[in-house]
Amino acid sequence: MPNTPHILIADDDRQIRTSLARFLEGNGFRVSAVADGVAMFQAMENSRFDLIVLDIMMPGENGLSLCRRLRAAGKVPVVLLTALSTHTDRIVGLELGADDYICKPFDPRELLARIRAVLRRTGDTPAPEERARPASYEFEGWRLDVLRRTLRNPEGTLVELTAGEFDLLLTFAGHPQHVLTRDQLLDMTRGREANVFDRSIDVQVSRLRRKIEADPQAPVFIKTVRSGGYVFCAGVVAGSQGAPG
Amino acid sequence: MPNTPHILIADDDRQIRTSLARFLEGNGFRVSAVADGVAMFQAMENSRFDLIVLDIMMPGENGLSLCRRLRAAGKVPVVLLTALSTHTDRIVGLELGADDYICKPFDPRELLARIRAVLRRTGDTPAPEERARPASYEFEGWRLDVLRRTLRNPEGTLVELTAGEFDLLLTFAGHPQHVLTRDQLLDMTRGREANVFDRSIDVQVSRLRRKIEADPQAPVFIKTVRSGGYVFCAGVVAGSQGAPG
DNA sequence: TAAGTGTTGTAACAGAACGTTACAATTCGT
DNA sequence: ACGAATTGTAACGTTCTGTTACAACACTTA
Repeated sequence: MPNTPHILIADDDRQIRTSLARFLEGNGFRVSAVADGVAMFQAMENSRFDLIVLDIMMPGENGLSLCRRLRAAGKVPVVLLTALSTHTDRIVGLELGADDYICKPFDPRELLARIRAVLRRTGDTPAPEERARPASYEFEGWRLDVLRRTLRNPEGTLVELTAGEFDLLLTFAGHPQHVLTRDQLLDMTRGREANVFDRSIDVQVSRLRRKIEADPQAPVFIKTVRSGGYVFCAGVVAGSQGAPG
Repeated sequence: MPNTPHILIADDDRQIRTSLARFLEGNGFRVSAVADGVAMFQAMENSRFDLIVLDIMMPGENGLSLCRRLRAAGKVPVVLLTALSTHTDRIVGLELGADDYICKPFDPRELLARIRAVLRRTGDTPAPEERARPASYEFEGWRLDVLRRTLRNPEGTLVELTAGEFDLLLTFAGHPQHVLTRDQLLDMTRGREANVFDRSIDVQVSRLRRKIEADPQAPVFIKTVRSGGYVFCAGVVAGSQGAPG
């Protein structure tokens, strides 16, 4: 993957660092992570990064000052991660040369969207998946319209899905024939970690099956992989254009 | 940049001076800053300014008196910056020849908007960015005219929107397929922060849906993302020219 | 095969998030 | 300063989602 954007995460919170790294990797980025400003500049000497996710609140040198130094050093796009949410703080951040900011606690997917937007804006490196992400999926006559967030069955009638169900199905459709663990699914649909005895995905799968499986007791599309997770078993064709007609 | 408007900031507060200067520069203006009236008139001898942002409360000569002298000296537009907010002060300021007026603490973007408005009004120099922003958006046959602040449905008939509804729709149209949090929406449409249990965006969304969704109960354009915010689900084309016809 | 162990399916519940209405507060134009 | 229009707040009903509990199922081992 020579053309994969390389992202550097600078955050002192280990939890955020690792989970964010995994999330971004899962979305096609190359990711490195550091815990402080010193390590950040070290890392930057060894590799070229396409974007930096910088926590504004870190021990040692202040994030804002780091941001200023970054901007002074070059033109690497920066997305600020901050707990501050007042107006002035935001504007100060953007003034210092950050290309975007997001406040904690944040939805990883939103950060992902902003990273993509910044990369698109700065333009030299295409964000992965973004263009590649199809506008629709089709499987066994079923049609999933990403833009409209709708699902039609082979007869062409709309099947009502809740937002969560839609996200889940979308994730399955995007990874056909792949066993997805509950962790992954939770991560990809909700952007959060699973607790020890988290059964929410199971329940969501059950609810989804009820709507798309002819016989939910004998599922054809979403198969269970015992002690593994679930697989979407269908030939999926991805359309890059919106649903015609 | 020969055609870039040149703005002079006169404020004794260094913090405001620098951060405002950077903000305006970031928005395409050429900016100079001075700390008192004497320096202001000095600067004006050396350069021609298209607009002056003048703090009314400065050590030395009073801002109002400066404003009077400015007006006497020529026709440079002035935007007053002040902590005073009573009606009479406002009248006095405007009577003295200020073209607009904003109270501290202020949202920089609001000042930006006022500066643009004044420059547009005085007319000789086009404000930057203003032109670059799309003058219209079109989605699914609907047409949003930014300049006229009007909305036409696919049949071409005008749909009456309040200012707030229009701003909201404009924000959505400018960020299609992006989940926008209530915070962001409030920020972008009103320039303010959300309180803990702020439902105003929900209500505004509801009102907007009533006007643009065929079935508000099953919205097609503005979809809800539970515990996330809202997404505008439509292919949007931005037009750089005003709506023809 | 039967018991035992761990895993999954799903019903039921509870809490949270959302939509909408009515009304209060604010703003705006005159 | 007044009235009209717009916007915010509060309240209530509805929908969605996570949790829990338990039954059903699948694998293992005897």
